Amino acid sequence: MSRPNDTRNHILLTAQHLFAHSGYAATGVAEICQAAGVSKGAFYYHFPSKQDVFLELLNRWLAGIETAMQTISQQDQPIPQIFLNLTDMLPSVVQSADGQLPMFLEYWQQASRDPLIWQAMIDPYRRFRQFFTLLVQRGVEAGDFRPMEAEAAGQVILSLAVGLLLQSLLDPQGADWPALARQSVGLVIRGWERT
Amino acid sequence: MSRPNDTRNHILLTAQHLFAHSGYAATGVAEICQAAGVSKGAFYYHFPSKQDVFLELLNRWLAGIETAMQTISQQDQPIPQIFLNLTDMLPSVVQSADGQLPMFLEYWQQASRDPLIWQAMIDPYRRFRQFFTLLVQRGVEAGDFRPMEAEAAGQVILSLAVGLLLQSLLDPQGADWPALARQSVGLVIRGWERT
DNA sequence: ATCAATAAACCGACCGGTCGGTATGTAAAG
DNA sequence: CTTTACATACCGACCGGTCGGTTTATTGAT
Repeated sequence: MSRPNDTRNHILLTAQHLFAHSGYAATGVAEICQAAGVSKGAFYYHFPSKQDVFLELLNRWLAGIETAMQTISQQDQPIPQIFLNLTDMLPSVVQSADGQLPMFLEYWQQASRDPLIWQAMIDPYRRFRQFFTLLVQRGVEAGDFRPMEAEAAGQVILSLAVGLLLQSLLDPQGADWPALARQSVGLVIRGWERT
Repeated sequence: MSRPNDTRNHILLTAQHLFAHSGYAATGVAEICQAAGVSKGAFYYHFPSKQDVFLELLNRWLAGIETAMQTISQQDQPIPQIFLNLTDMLPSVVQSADGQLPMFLEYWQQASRDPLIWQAMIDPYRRFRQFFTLLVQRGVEAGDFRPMEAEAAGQVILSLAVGLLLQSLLDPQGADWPALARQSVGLVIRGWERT
């Protein structure tokens, strides 16, 4: 039972909450420390900088998504069903804890400006795109989908996911987003199925 | 020729550039003033606060998109073609000037946190959704699309647009985004067309 | 078992600098 | 003389990060 590691994780989780609530720039290190019940010294003992905390949060998040997607895609089910299953886990994967969905936007924004964050995000992102493309290909080969440009189709699915996530962030109460996601993906998939 | 109005617009444009480049939080008022060749006094003469500048930028942007979409949708063409035309103008509409695409993310992020910004964004956003839904309905009634849940379909189109925008922001060089958008929308639309 | 020695973990005052915003002054226009 | 359209100087709050010092845990010799 290592207390230092507990402190580290506690800082990480607290920072995640505050970043999600107020944004990266608007959240001060002092604020994180106070909320975590830890001194500034402890913070800088465990992390070289505020950005470093953010980076670790991002890496953990991306790794979590990747493993979840891998797990689901290895189910022995028809491809269209796998797409629906992936859609169902979309909300839960993006928010590892409650209310963590805003971090999605925070990650994206930082990535589009900070080269370090960008570098951490771009490779997993490209793997996601590749992942969806491969799923579509498998679907075409299995005869579930009609022949089509798999790369564009994978792009469509990814865009759909990203777009839904972003909208649910803007207007969480405006719709039943998990249900809407399922319906949307279903509508696209049905248009692709062999008739 | 009103010089004060020129100054106002100049401040607005300069702020837009800087916000797009470095983000809202990271761009200081002093920085805007210096880049615009104007004193802080001039800035606060024309605007009550930094946030107010942002808000006006947002309103202009939304109004621009709305009129552009209205114009295109009134073309006398089959609905599927109108969707493709809308897709083609997507890149140009989102960036009123060069390099202004990052403002999209900036607007979204602020809207998801600041109630004032949110209020300015949510109504136009809902109109956009309604707009796409109506287009789909027109398409179904005209016999271009097979019967379908128009609301979900409209949601799909909007999600696709938002998702593509966000991705093009993350990896501008990673793909030919206008072409990819056209291909993606085409792929979805084709799946909905009457066969 | 005890205790000195060392390292790890942590504290909080403090630093230079930057922030959004304000107060005051002023030159030109009407 | 008043109003408009600015410019300049300045304010207190806050920022990320540092630093000298203190507490706690671990180790090794006795």
